[in-house]
Amino acid sequence: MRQRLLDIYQALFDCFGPQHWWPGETPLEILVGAVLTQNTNWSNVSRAIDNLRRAGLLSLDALVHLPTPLLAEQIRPSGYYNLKAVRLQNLLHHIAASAGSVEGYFDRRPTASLREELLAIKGIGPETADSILLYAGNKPTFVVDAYTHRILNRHGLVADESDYHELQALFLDHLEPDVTLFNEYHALIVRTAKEFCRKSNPACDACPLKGF
DNA sequence: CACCAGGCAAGTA
DNA sequence: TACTTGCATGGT
Repeated sequence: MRQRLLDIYQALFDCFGPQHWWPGETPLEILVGAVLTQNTNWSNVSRAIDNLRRAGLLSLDALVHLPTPLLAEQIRPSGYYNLKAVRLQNLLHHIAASAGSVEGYFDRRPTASLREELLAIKGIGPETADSILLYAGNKPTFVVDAYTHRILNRHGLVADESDYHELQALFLDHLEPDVTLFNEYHALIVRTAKEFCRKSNPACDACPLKGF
């Protein structure tokens, strides 16, 4: 299985090259994007983040203290804006209360305990937590998403009903914990899924994984 | 017009 | 426990 996963990675990397994810300049922006992109395409998220930047609200302090309805208004293009305003502030309250800065939050603590804390926040599920740990905190965890499931399922590596933990374990159990590898691997999966493996494109004819 | 997009939590039986 | 529903904008 290890070799299988490495072969897939190699094929994707050969086809697309390094992706340099996550789109976000700072750790704070990555947290904001991680919440806003829940079940939403990135172009809508990007509009919402642009609104926050223009309004001068891209700081931990500003976002924590902004009244929730005003935050909702700013992030409107990302969809589910009332829900996401609450979720984002839940997350940022936790960060601000446990550390002085987003960067400081990740220091000197085991990844597993950080993950448990994040999962205890209302609105932070496994994918959002792992995105935060990997892309904002540089912790070696694997981010699973709908694309990961679709691609591995179509190639017969996992069952239809496989859950998040099972998919994640597939990568964590067979690959060495490497932040750069996990970062690029997830990014490459999203890249190829968007291009070749949408729901509307089940054939995957030109897919770099054809034959796997 | 219908369907989809880098989820998650709460409600129901 | 196993399913269903609400959340909502913008692109195809």
